[in-house]
Amino acid sequence: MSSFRSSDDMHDRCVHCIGRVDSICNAIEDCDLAVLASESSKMTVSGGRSFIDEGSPAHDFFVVTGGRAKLFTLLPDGRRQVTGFAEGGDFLGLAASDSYAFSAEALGGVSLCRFPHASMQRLTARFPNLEHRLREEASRELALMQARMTLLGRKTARERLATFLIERCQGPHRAAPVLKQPIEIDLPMPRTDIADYLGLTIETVSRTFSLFRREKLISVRGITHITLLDPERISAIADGME
Amino acid sequence: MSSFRSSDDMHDRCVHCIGRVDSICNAIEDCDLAVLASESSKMTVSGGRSFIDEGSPAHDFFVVTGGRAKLFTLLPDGRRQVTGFAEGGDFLGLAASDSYAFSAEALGGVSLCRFPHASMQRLTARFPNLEHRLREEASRELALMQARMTLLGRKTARERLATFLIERCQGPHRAAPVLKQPIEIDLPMPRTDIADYLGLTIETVSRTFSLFRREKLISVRGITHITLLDPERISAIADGME
DNA sequence: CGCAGGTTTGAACGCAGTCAAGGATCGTGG
DNA sequence: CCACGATCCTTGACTGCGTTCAAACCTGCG
Repeated sequence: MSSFRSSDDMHDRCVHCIGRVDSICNAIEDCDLAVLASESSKMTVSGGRSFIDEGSPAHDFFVVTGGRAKLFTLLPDGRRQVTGFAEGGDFLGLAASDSYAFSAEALGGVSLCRFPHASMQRLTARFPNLEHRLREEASRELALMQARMTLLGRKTARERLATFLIERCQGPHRAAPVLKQPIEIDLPMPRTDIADYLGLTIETVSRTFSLFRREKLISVRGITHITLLDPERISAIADGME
Repeated sequence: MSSFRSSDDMHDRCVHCIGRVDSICNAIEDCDLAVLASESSKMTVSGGRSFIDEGSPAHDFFVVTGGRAKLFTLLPDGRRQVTGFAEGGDFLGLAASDSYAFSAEALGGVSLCRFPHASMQRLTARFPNLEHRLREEASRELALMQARMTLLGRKTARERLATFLIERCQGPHRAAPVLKQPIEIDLPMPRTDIADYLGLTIETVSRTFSLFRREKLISVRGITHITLLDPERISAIADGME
Protein backbone atom coordinates (compact mmCIF):
# COMPACT_ATOMS: atom_id res chain seq x y z
CA MET A 1 0.00 0.00 0.00
CA SER A 2 2.67 2.43 1.03
CA SER A 3 4.76 1.53 -1.99
CA PHE A 4 1.83 2.33 -4.25
CA ARG A 5 1.41 5.62 -2.56
CA SER A 6 5.09 6.38 -2.96
CA SER A 7 4.93 5.43 -6.61
CA ASP A 8 2.02 7.80 -7.08
CA ASP A 9 4.00 10.57 -5.43
CA MET A 10 6.88 9.99 -7.77
CA HIS A 11 4.58 10.07 -10.72
CA ASP A 12 3.03 13.30 -9.49
CA ARG A 13 6.41 14.86 -8.95
CA CYS A 14 7.15 14.65 -12.66
CA VAL A 15 3.69 15.17 -14.09
CA HIS A 16 3.36 18.66 -12.63
CA CYS A 17 6.93 19.71 -13.29
CA ILE A 18 7.82 22.48 -15.71
CA GLY A 19 10.44 20.16 -17.21
CA ARG A 20 7.57 18.02 -18.37
CA VAL A 21 6.41 20.87 -20.59
CA ASP A 22 9.49 22.27 -22.22
CA SER A 23 12.56 20.43 -21.06
CA ILE A 24 13.93 17.06 -22.06
CA CYS A 25 11.38 15.22 -19.91
CA ASN A 26 8.77 15.76 -22.61
CA ALA A 27 10.53 12.98 -24.52
CA ILE A 28 8.90 10.51 -22.16
CA GLU A 29 5.29 9.29 -22.20
CA ASP A 30 2.95 9.92 -19.28
CA CYS A 31 2.78 6.23 -18.48
CA ASP A 32 6.56 6.09 -17.97
CA LEU A 33 6.90 9.07 -15.67
CA ALA A 34 7.37 6.87 -12.62
CA VAL A 35 10.56 5.52 -14.19
CA LEU A 36 11.72 9.05 -14.87
CA ALA A 37 11.01 10.03 -11.28
CA SER A 38 12.82 7.00 -9.89
CA GLU A 39 16.00 7.90 -11.79
CA SER A 40 16.07 11.52 -10.65
CA SER A 41 15.96 13.42 -7.39
CA LYS A 42 14.78 16.85 -6.40
CA MET A 43 17.07 19.33 -4.69
CA THR A 44 17.16 23.00 -3.87
CA VAL A 45 20.09 25.39 -3.69
CA SER A 46 19.92 28.67 -1.82
CA GLY A 47 21.03 32.00 -3.28
CA GLY A 48 24.73 32.43 -3.88
CA ARG A 49 25.48 28.72 -3.44
CA SER A 50 27.09 26.93 -6.37
CA PHE A 51 26.08 23.45 -7.45
CA ILE A 52 28.37 22.87 -10.44
CA ASP A 53 32.11 23.54 -10.28
CA GLU A 54 34.11 24.10 -13.46
CA GLY A 55 36.72 21.38 -13.84
CA SER A 56 35.20 18.99 -11.31
CA PRO A 57 34.16 15.54 -12.56
CA ALA A 58 30.80 15.70 -14.32
CA HIS A 59 28.53 13.20 -12.55
CA ASP A 60 25.11 14.74 -13.04
CA PHE A 61 22.74 16.51 -15.35
CA PHE A 62 20.23 19.01 -14.00
CA VAL A 63 16.85 20.34 -15.00
CA VAL A 64 16.00 23.71 -13.49
CA THR A 65 12.48 23.40 -12.09
CA GLY A 66 12.21 26.78 -10.40
CA GLY A 67 14.18 29.95 -9.72
CA ARG A 68 17.26 30.98 -11.62
CA ALA A 69 20.97 30.22 -11.82
CA LYS A 70 23.97 31.79 -13.49
CA LEU A 71 26.54 29.77 -15.41
CA PHE A 72 30.09 31.04 -15.65
CA THR A 73 33.76 30.33 -16.18
CA LEU A 74 36.71 31.89 -14.40
CA LEU A 75 40.24 32.88 -15.33
CA PRO A 76 42.99 32.26 -12.75
CA ASP A 77 43.08 35.92 -11.73
CA GLY A 78 39.35 36.09 -11.08
CA ARG A 79 38.08 37.54 -14.34
CA ARG A 80 34.69 36.01 -14.92
CA GLN A 81 32.61 35.27 -17.98
CA VAL A 82 28.96 34.53 -17.34
CA THR A 83 28.07 32.17 -20.15
CA GLY A 84 24.35 32.08 -19.51
CA PHE A 85 21.41 32.32 -17.16
CA ALA A 86 19.27 29.25 -16.57
CA GLU A 87 15.62 29.25 -15.55
CA GLY A 88 12.65 26.91 -15.33
CA GLY A 89 12.89 24.19 -17.96
CA ASP A 90 16.55 24.68 -18.82
CA PHE A 91 18.78 21.64 -19.00
CA LEU A 92 22.30 21.82 -17.58
CA GLY A 93 25.36 19.65 -17.88
CA LEU A 94 25.67 19.03 -21.60
CA ALA A 95 28.73 21.27 -21.89
CA ALA A 96 31.07 18.71 -20.41
CA SER A 97 33.26 15.81 -21.35
CA ASP A 98 34.70 14.20 -18.24
CA SER A 99 34.53 17.39 -16.23
CA TYR A 100 32.20 20.37 -16.30
CA ALA A 101 33.21 23.21 -18.60
CA PHE A 102 31.48 25.81 -16.42
CA SER A 103 30.32 26.57 -12.91
CA ALA A 104 26.72 27.16 -11.87
CA GLU A 105 25.49 29.22 -8.94
CA ALA A 106 21.98 29.85 -7.68
CA LEU A 107 20.61 33.34 -8.15
CA GLY A 108 18.44 33.69 -5.08
CA GLY A 109 17.19 30.17 -4.61
CA VAL A 110 16.80 27.56 -7.29
CA SER A 111 15.12 24.17 -7.38
CA LEU A 112 16.62 21.43 -9.50
CA CYS A 113 16.04 17.92 -10.65
CA ARG A 114 19.23 15.90 -10.64
CA PHE A 115 19.97 13.05 -13.09
CA PRO A 116 23.17 11.10 -12.39
CA HIS A 117 24.91 10.13 -15.62
CA ALA A 118 24.28 6.47 -14.87
CA SER A 119 20.58 7.18 -14.54
CA MET A 120 20.52 9.12 -17.76
CA GLN A 121 22.24 6.22 -19.45
CA ARG A 122 19.54 3.83 -18.23
CA LEU A 123 16.87 6.26 -19.36
CA THR A 124 18.29 6.76 -22.86
CA ALA A 125 18.65 2.98 -23.20
CA ARG A 126 15.00 2.53 -22.34
CA PHE A 127 13.64 5.60 -24.16
CA PRO A 128 15.65 6.07 -27.37
CA ASN A 129 13.76 9.25 -28.12
CA LEU A 130 15.37 10.86 -25.08
CA GLU A 131 18.83 10.66 -26.62
CA HIS A 132 17.49 12.51 -29.63
CA ARG A 133 15.93 15.08 -27.34
CA LEU A 134 19.28 15.63 -25.64
CA ARG A 135 20.93 16.22 -28.98
CA GLU A 136 18.19 18.68 -29.88
CA GLU A 137 18.81 20.55 -26.66
CA ALA A 138 22.54 20.64 -27.35
CA SER A 139 21.89 21.95 -30.87
CA ARG A 140 19.66 24.69 -29.56
CA GLU A 141 22.34 25.67 -27.09
CA LEU A 142 25.02 25.62 -29.79
CA ALA A 143 22.97 27.94 -31.99
CA LEU A 144 22.53 30.37 -29.08
CA MET A 145 26.25 30.34 -28.44
CA GLN A 146 27.02 31.30 -32.02
CA ALA A 147 25.02 34.46 -31.47
CA ARG A 148 26.67 35.07 -28.14
CA MET A 149 30.13 34.80 -29.66
CA THR A 150 29.18 37.43 -32.22
CA LEU A 151 27.98 39.63 -29.39
CA LEU A 152 31.19 39.23 -27.39
CA GLY A 153 33.53 39.50 -30.33
CA ARG A 154 31.95 42.17 -32.44
CA LYS A 155 29.21 44.23 -30.78
CA THR A 156 29.52 47.59 -29.01
CA ALA A 157 28.40 48.12 -25.41
CA ARG A 158 25.16 49.70 -26.66
CA GLU A 159 24.43 46.75 -28.91
CA ARG A 160 25.29 44.24 -26.20
CA LEU A 161 22.91 45.72 -23.66
CA ALA A 162 20.15 46.09 -26.26
CA THR A 163 20.62 42.43 -27.19
CA PHE A 164 20.44 41.46 -23.53
CA LEU A 165 17.19 43.37 -23.02
CA ILE A 166 15.57 41.79 -26.07
CA GLU A 167 16.69 38.35 -24.93
CA ARG A 168 14.95 38.91 -21.62
CA CYS A 169 11.67 39.60 -23.42
CA GLN A 170 10.95 36.16 -24.74
CA GLY A 171 8.09 34.68 -22.79
CA PRO A 172 7.75 31.13 -21.52
CA HIS A 173 8.46 28.32 -24.01
CA ARG A 174 10.99 30.63 -25.63
CA ALA A 175 8.42 32.37 -27.77
CA ALA A 176 9.66 35.19 -29.96
CA PRO A 177 8.84 38.55 -28.38
CA VAL A 178 6.22 40.91 -29.81
CA LEU A 179 7.97 44.23 -30.27
CA LYS A 180 5.15 46.57 -31.28
CA GLN A 181 4.26 47.71 -27.76
CA PRO A 182 6.13 48.43 -24.52
CA ILE A 183 7.32 45.33 -22.66
CA GLU A 184 7.96 44.99 -18.95
CA ILE A 185 10.76 42.74 -17.82
CA ASP A 186 12.52 41.79 -14.62
CA LEU A 187 16.25 41.55 -14.19
CA PRO A 188 16.69 39.25 -11.20
CA MET A 189 20.48 39.30 -11.48
CA PRO A 190 22.77 42.05 -10.14
CA ARG A 191 24.59 44.43 -12.50
CA THR A 192 27.83 42.55 -11.91
CA ASP A 193 26.37 39.46 -13.51
CA ILE A 194 24.97 41.40 -16.45
CA ALA A 195 28.40 42.94 -16.98
CA ASP A 196 30.14 39.58 -16.81
CA TYR A 197 27.56 38.15 -19.20
CA LEU A 198 28.11 40.90 -21.75
CA GLY A 199 31.88 41.09 -21.42
CA LEU A 200 31.70 44.62 -20.01
CA THR A 201 32.30 46.31 -16.65
CA ILE A 202 29.57 47.15 -14.19
CA GLU A 203 30.20 50.86 -14.81
CA THR A 204 29.69 50.57 -18.55
CA VAL A 205 26.47 48.62 -18.02
CA SER A 206 25.20 51.26 -15.62
CA ARG A 207 26.16 54.12 -17.95
CA THR A 208 24.48 52.43 -20.91
CA PHE A 209 21.29 51.89 -18.92
CA SER A 210 21.31 55.60 -18.10
CA LEU A 211 21.89 56.43 -21.76
CA PHE A 212 18.90 54.32 -22.82
CA ARG A 213 16.81 56.02 -20.15
CA ARG A 214 17.78 59.49 -21.35
CA GLU A 215 16.93 58.43 -24.91
CA LYS A 216 13.50 57.28 -23.68
CA LEU A 217 14.20 53.75 -24.90
CA ILE A 218 13.53 52.31 -21.45
CA SER A 219 12.18 53.34 -18.09
CA VAL A 220 13.44 51.94 -14.82
CA ARG A 221 11.39 51.26 -11.67
CA GLY A 222 13.54 50.09 -8.84
CA ILE A 223 16.65 48.28 -9.99
CA THR A 224 15.17 45.10 -11.36
CA HIS A 225 12.01 46.32 -13.04
CA ILE A 226 12.47 47.74 -16.52
CA THR A 227 10.05 48.72 -19.26
CA LEU A 228 11.18 48.69 -22.86
CA LEU A 229 9.42 51.76 -24.24
CA ASP A 230 10.50 51.21 -27.83
CA PRO A 231 11.29 47.51 -28.24
CA GLU A 232 11.52 47.77 -32.00
CA ARG A 233 14.29 50.34 -31.87
CA ILE A 234 16.06 48.43 -29.12
CA SER A 235 15.90 45.35 -31.31
CA ALA A 236 17.34 47.32 -34.21
CA ILE A 237 20.21 48.53 -32.01
CA ALA A 238 20.75 44.94 -30.85
CA ASP A 239 21.18 43.82 -34.44
CA GLY A 240 23.65 46.61 -35.18
CA MET A 241 21.21 48.46 -37.44
CA GLU A 242 21.93 51.87 -35.94
CA MET B 1 28.41 -7.64 -61.10
CA SER B 2 28.63 -3.90 -61.48
CA SER B 3 26.38 -3.38 -58.50
CA PHE B 4 28.70 -5.46 -56.36
CA ARG B 5 31.61 -3.44 -57.55
CA SER B 6 29.82 -0.23 -56.76
CA SER B 7 28.97 -1.53 -53.31
CA ASP B 8 32.61 -2.36 -52.72
CA ASP B 9 33.58 1.12 -53.81
CA MET B 10 31.14 2.61 -51.37
CA HIS B 11 32.49 0.47 -48.61
CA ASP B 12 36.02 1.49 -49.46
CA ARG B 13 35.04 5.12 -49.55
CA CYS B 14 34.18 5.02 -45.87
CA VAL B 15 36.73 2.55 -44.61
CA HIS B 16 39.67 4.73 -45.59
CA CYS B 17 38.07 8.01 -44.56
CA ILE B 18 39.44 10.11 -41.73
CA GLY B 19 35.90 10.41 -40.40
CA ARG B 20 36.10 6.70 -39.70
CA VAL B 21 38.84 7.34 -37.20
CA ASP B 22 37.80 10.37 -35.23
CA SER B 23 34.47 11.65 -36.41
CA ILE B 24 30.97 10.40 -35.81
CA CYS B 25 31.39 7.57 -38.31
CA ASN B 26 33.31 5.58 -35.74
CA ALA B 27 29.96 4.85 -34.12
CA ILE B 28 29.31 2.36 -36.90
CA GLU B 29 30.72 -1.14 -37.27
CA ASP B 30 32.92 -2.11 -40.19
CA CYS B 31 30.32 -4.49 -41.53
CA ASP B 32 27.78 -1.67 -41.81
CA LEU B 33 29.95 0.81 -43.65
CA ALA B 34 28.15 0.19 -46.94
CA VAL B 35 24.94 1.51 -45.37
CA LEU B 36 26.81 4.55 -44.14
CA ALA B 37 28.24 5.15 -47.59
CA SER B 38 24.87 4.77 -49.26
CA GLU B 39 23.36 7.48 -47.05
CA SER B 40 26.09 10.01 -47.69
CA SER B 41 27.81 11.59 -50.67
CA LYS B 42 31.22 13.05 -51.24
CA MET B 43 31.68 16.60 -52.43
CA THR B 44 34.44 19.15 -52.73
CA VAL B 45 34.33 22.91 -52.38
CA SER B 46 37.04 25.15 -53.82
CA GLY B 47 38.72 27.91 -51.84
CA GLY B 48 36.60 30.91 -50.95
CA ARG B 49 33.33 29.17 -51.85
CA SER B 50 30.76 28.81 -49.09
CA PHE B 51 28.72 25.66 -48.57
CA ILE B 52 26.62 26.61 -45.54
CA ASP B 53 24.69 29.87 -45.37
CA GLU B 54 23.60 31.30 -42.02
CA GLY B 55 19.83 31.48 -41.86
CA SER B 56 19.17 29.15 -44.76
CA PRO B 57 17.18 25.97 -44.07
CA ALA B 58 19.38 23.29 -42.53
CA HIS B 59 19.09 20.22 -44.76
CA ASP B 60 22.46 18.56 -44.29
CA PHE B 61 25.21 17.59 -41.92
CA PHE B 62 28.81 17.50 -43.08
CA VAL B 63 31.96 15.65 -42.14
CA VAL B 64 35.14 17.39 -43.21
CA THR B 65 37.31 14.74 -44.86
CA GLY B 66 40.13 16.94 -46.10
CA GLY B 67 41.27 20.55 -46.23
CA ARG B 68 39.93 23.29 -43.99
CA ALA B 69 36.92 25.55 -43.65
CA LYS B 70 36.03 28.58 -41.58
CA LEU B 71 32.72 28.98 -39.80
CA PHE B 72 31.35 32.44 -39.15
CA THR B 73 28.37 34.67 -38.51
CA LEU B 74 27.74 38.16 -39.86
CA LEU B 75 26.12 41.34 -38.59
CA PRO B 76 24.02 43.34 -41.06
CA ASP B 77 26.79 45.93 -41.54
CA GLY B 78 29.39 43.30 -42.41
CA ARG B 79 31.12 42.83 -39.08
CA ARG B 80 32.14 39.20 -38.92
CA GLN B 81 32.75 36.74 -36.12
CA VAL B 82 34.61 33.59 -37.10
CA THR B 83 33.24 31.01 -34.68
CA GLY B 84 35.62 28.23 -35.59
CA PHE B 85 37.89 26.50 -38.05
CA ALA B 86 37.02 23.00 -39.20
CA GLU B 87 39.46 20.39 -40.45
CA GLY B 88 39.65 16.67 -41.18
CA GLY B 89 37.28 14.73 -38.94
CA ASP B 90 35.19 17.69 -37.78
CA PHE B 91 31.44 17.40 -37.87
CA LEU B 92 29.35 20.37 -39.02
CA GLY B 93 25.69 21.24 -38.82
CA LEU B 94 24.80 20.57 -35.21
CA ALA B 95 24.48 24.27 -34.42
CA ALA B 96 21.11 24.59 -36.09
CA SER B 97 17.44 24.28 -35.41
CA ASP B 98 15.46 24.72 -38.61
CA SER B 99 18.10 26.92 -40.17
CA TYR B 100 21.86 27.07 -39.84
CA ALA B 101 23.19 29.36 -37.12
CA PHE B 102 26.42 30.02 -39.02
CA SER B 103 27.98 30.11 -42.47
CA ALA B 104 30.84 27.92 -43.66
CA GLU B 105 33.38 28.71 -46.33
CA ALA B 106 36.23 26.64 -47.73
CA LEU B 107 39.73 27.80 -46.85
CA GLY B 108 41.62 26.81 -49.98
CA GLY B 109 39.82 23.67 -51.02
CA VAL B 110 37.93 21.33 -48.76
CA SER B 111 36.44 17.89 -49.25
CA LEU B 112 33.28 16.95 -47.44
CA CYS B 113 30.94 14.09 -46.82
CA ARG B 114 27.33 15.21 -46.89
CA PHE B 115 24.56 13.60 -44.80
CA PRO B 116 21.04 14.85 -45.56
CA HIS B 117 18.96 15.10 -42.38
CA ALA B 118 16.65 12.38 -43.67
CA SER B 119 19.63 10.07 -44.15
CA MET B 120 20.94 10.84 -40.70
CA GLN B 121 17.52 10.03 -39.30
CA ARG B 122 17.56 6.64 -41.01
CA LEU B 123 21.08 6.04 -39.72
CA THR B 124 20.29 6.93 -36.12
CA ALA B 125 17.21 4.73 -36.28
CA ARG B 126 19.31 1.80 -37.43
CA PHE B 127 22.39 2.50 -35.31
CA PRO B 128 21.25 3.86 -31.94
CA ASN B 129 24.82 4.38 -30.88
CA LEU B 130 25.15 7.07 -33.55
CA GLU B 131 22.66 9.33 -31.83
CA HIS B 132 24.72 9.10 -28.68
CA ARG B 133 27.82 9.88 -30.70
CA LEU B 134 26.16 13.01 -32.08
CA ARG B 135 25.32 14.18 -28.61
CA GLU B 136 28.89 13.55 -27.55
CA GLU B 137 30.12 15.66 -30.44
CA ALA B 138 27.71 18.44 -29.50
CA SER B 139 28.89 18.30 -25.89
CA ARG B 140 32.50 18.57 -26.94
CA GLU B 141 31.64 21.56 -29.09
CA LEU B 142 29.69 23.17 -26.26
CA ALA B 143 32.63 22.82 -23.91
CA LEU B 144 34.94 24.45 -26.48
CA MET B 145 32.52 27.32 -26.89
CA GLN B 146 32.51 28.02 -23.16
CA ALA B 147 36.24 28.61 -23.39
CA ARG B 148 35.85 30.72 -26.49
CA MET B 149 33.27 32.95 -24.82
CA THR B 150 35.71 33.57 -21.98
CA LEU B 151 38.34 34.46 -24.55
CA LEU B 152 36.07 36.91 -26.37
CA GLY B 153 34.55 38.44 -23.28
CA ARG B 154 37.48 38.67 -20.93
CA LYS B 155 40.91 38.15 -22.46
CA THR B 156 43.37 40.78 -23.71
CA ALA B 157 44.73 40.78 -27.26
CA ARG B 158 47.96 39.16 -26.04
CA GLU B 159 46.07 36.42 -24.26
CA ARG B 160 43.79 35.82 -27.23
CA LEU B 161 46.61 35.34 -29.70
CA ALA B 162 48.52 33.13 -27.27
CA THR B 163 45.39 31.00 -26.83
CA PHE B 164 45.01 30.77 -30.58
CA LEU B 165 48.61 29.60 -31.03
CA ILE B 166 48.29 26.93 -28.34
CA GLU B 167 45.01 25.74 -29.88
CA ARG B 168 46.79 25.24 -33.19
CA CYS B 169 49.32 22.95 -31.53
CA GLN B 170 47.11 20.03 -30.72
CA GLY B 171 47.97 17.17 -33.01
CA PRO B 172 45.60 14.83 -34.78
CA HIS B 173 42.87 13.25 -32.64
CA ARG B 174 42.82 16.45 -30.60
CA ALA B 175 45.66 15.29 -28.42
CA ALA B 176 46.86 17.73 -25.79
CA PRO B 177 50.05 19.47 -26.95
CA VAL B 178 53.45 18.79 -25.41
CA LEU B 179 54.79 22.17 -24.35
CA LYS B 180 58.34 21.37 -23.24
CA GLN B 181 60.01 21.95 -26.60
CA PRO B 182 59.53 24.28 -29.59
CA ILE B 183 56.53 23.45 -31.77
CA GLU B 184 56.10 24.24 -35.46
CA ILE B 185 52.63 25.07 -36.68
CA ASP B 186 50.97 26.24 -39.87
CA LEU B 187 48.38 28.96 -40.07
CA PRO B 188 46.56 28.25 -43.31
CA MET B 189 44.10 31.10 -42.77
CA PRO B 190 44.78 34.77 -43.59
CA ARG B 191 45.26 37.33 -40.82
CA THR B 192 41.76 38.65 -41.45
CA ASP B 193 40.26 35.34 -40.37
CA ILE B 194 42.46 35.13 -37.30
CA ALA B 195 41.35 38.63 -36.36
CA ASP B 196 37.67 37.81 -36.85
CA TYR B 197 38.15 34.62 -34.86
CA LEU B 198 39.69 36.45 -31.92
CA GLY B 199 37.40 39.47 -31.99
CA LEU B 200 40.29 41.79 -32.91
CA THR B 201 41.37 43.78 -35.96
CA ILE B 202 43.96 42.58 -38.43
CA GLU B 203 46.31 45.34 -37.28
CA THR B 204 46.17 44.28 -33.65
CA VAL B 205 46.83 40.67 -34.64
CA SER B 206 49.80 41.73 -36.72
CA ARG B 207 51.18 43.96 -33.99
CA THR B 208 50.82 41.23 -31.40
CA PHE B 209 52.63 38.72 -33.63
CA SER B 210 55.45 41.26 -33.95
CA LEU B 211 55.48 41.70 -30.19
CA PHE B 212 55.78 37.95 -29.62
CA ARG B 213 58.58 37.84 -32.16
CA ARG B 214 60.50 40.61 -30.43
CA GLU B 215 60.03 38.79 -27.12
CA LYS B 216 61.47 35.62 -28.71
CA LEU B 217 58.29 33.72 -27.95
CA ILE B 218 57.84 32.79 -31.60
CA SER B 219 59.71 32.89 -34.88
CA VAL B 220 58.03 33.43 -38.21
CA ARG B 221 59.06 31.87 -41.55
CA GLY B 222 56.95 33.14 -44.39
CA ILE B 223 53.48 34.15 -43.32
CA THR B 224 51.96 30.82 -42.48
CA HIS B 225 54.83 29.00 -40.85
CA ILE B 226 55.38 29.75 -37.18
CA THR B 227 57.53 28.17 -34.50
CA LEU B 228 56.55 28.50 -30.86
CA LEU B 229 59.93 28.94 -29.19
CA ASP B 230 58.59 28.90 -25.65
CA PRO B 231 55.26 27.06 -25.70
CA GLU B 232 55.07 26.88 -21.94
CA ARG B 233 55.22 30.63 -21.51
CA ILE B 234 52.79 31.14 -24.38
CA SER B 235 50.43 28.74 -22.66
CA ALA B 236 50.79 30.68 -19.42
CA ILE B 237 49.99 33.91 -21.24
CA ALA B 238 46.98 32.20 -22.84
CA ASP B 239 45.62 31.29 -19.42
CA GLY B 240 46.06 34.83 -18.15
CA MET B 241 48.91 33.85 -15.82
CA GLU B 242 51.11 36.81 -16.76
C1' DC C 1 59.47 44.68 -64.10
C1' DG C 2 55.15 46.27 -62.22
C1' DC C 3 50.98 45.40 -60.31
C1' DA C 4 47.76 43.32 -56.78
C1' DG C 5 46.67 41.38 -52.38
C1' DG C 6 47.86 40.64 -48.07
C1' DT C 7 50.76 42.19 -44.20
C1' DT C 8 53.35 45.24 -41.31
C1' DT C 9 54.19 49.59 -39.14
C1' DG C 10 53.12 54.33 -37.60
C1' DA C 11 50.30 58.11 -35.65
C1' DA C 12 46.06 59.72 -33.67
C1' DC C 13 41.60 58.74 -31.91
C1' DG C 14 37.84 56.92 -29.14
C1' DC C 15 35.32 53.48 -26.63
C1' DA C 16 35.28 51.10 -22.72
C1' DG C 17 38.09 50.41 -18.52
C1' DT C 18 39.99 52.15 -14.20
C1' DC C 19 39.92 54.79 -10.20
C1' DA C 20 37.31 57.40 -7.07
C1' DA C 21 33.47 59.62 -5.00
C1' DG C 22 28.62 60.10 -4.24
C1' DG C 23 23.58 57.98 -4.04
C1' DA C 24 20.12 54.74 -3.40
C1' DT C 25 18.20 50.86 -1.06
C1' DC C 26 17.64 47.67 2.51
C1' DG C 27 18.17 45.30 6.81
C1' DT C 28 19.45 45.89 11.71
C1' DG C 29 19.51 47.57 16.09
C1' DG C 30 19.00 51.27 19.22
C1' DC D 1 10.83 55.41 13.92
C1' DC D 2 15.09 56.77 12.70
C1' DA D 3 20.17 56.26 12.62
C1' DC D 4 23.63 53.42 10.90
C1' DG D 5 26.18 50.48 8.08
C1' DA D 6 26.50 47.34 4.23
C1' DT D 7 25.79 46.55 -0.34
C1' DC D 8 24.83 47.67 -4.73
C1' DC D 9 24.27 51.12 -8.20
C1' DT D 10 25.30 55.57 -10.51
C1' DT D 11 28.10 59.31 -11.98
C1' DG D 12 32.43 61.79 -12.92
C1' DA D 13 37.31 62.39 -14.38
C1' DC D 14 41.02 60.31 -16.49
C1' DT D 15 43.65 56.54 -18.68
C1' DG D 16 44.84 53.15 -21.96
C1' DC D 17 44.08 49.29 -25.04
C1' DG D 18 42.67 48.31 -29.24
C1' DT D 19 40.71 50.69 -33.34
C1' DT D 20 40.96 53.70 -37.20
C1' DC D 21 43.17 55.88 -40.81
C1' DA D 22 47.12 56.00 -43.68
C1' DA D 23 51.37 54.76 -45.64
C1' DA D 24 55.06 51.52 -46.53
C1' DC D 25 56.46 46.88 -47.23
C1' DC D 26 56.65 42.29 -48.77
C1' DT D 27 55.64 38.29 -52.00
C1' DG D 28 53.93 35.98 -55.79
C1' DC D 29 52.60 36.26 -60.52
C1' DG D 30 51.51 37.88 -65.19
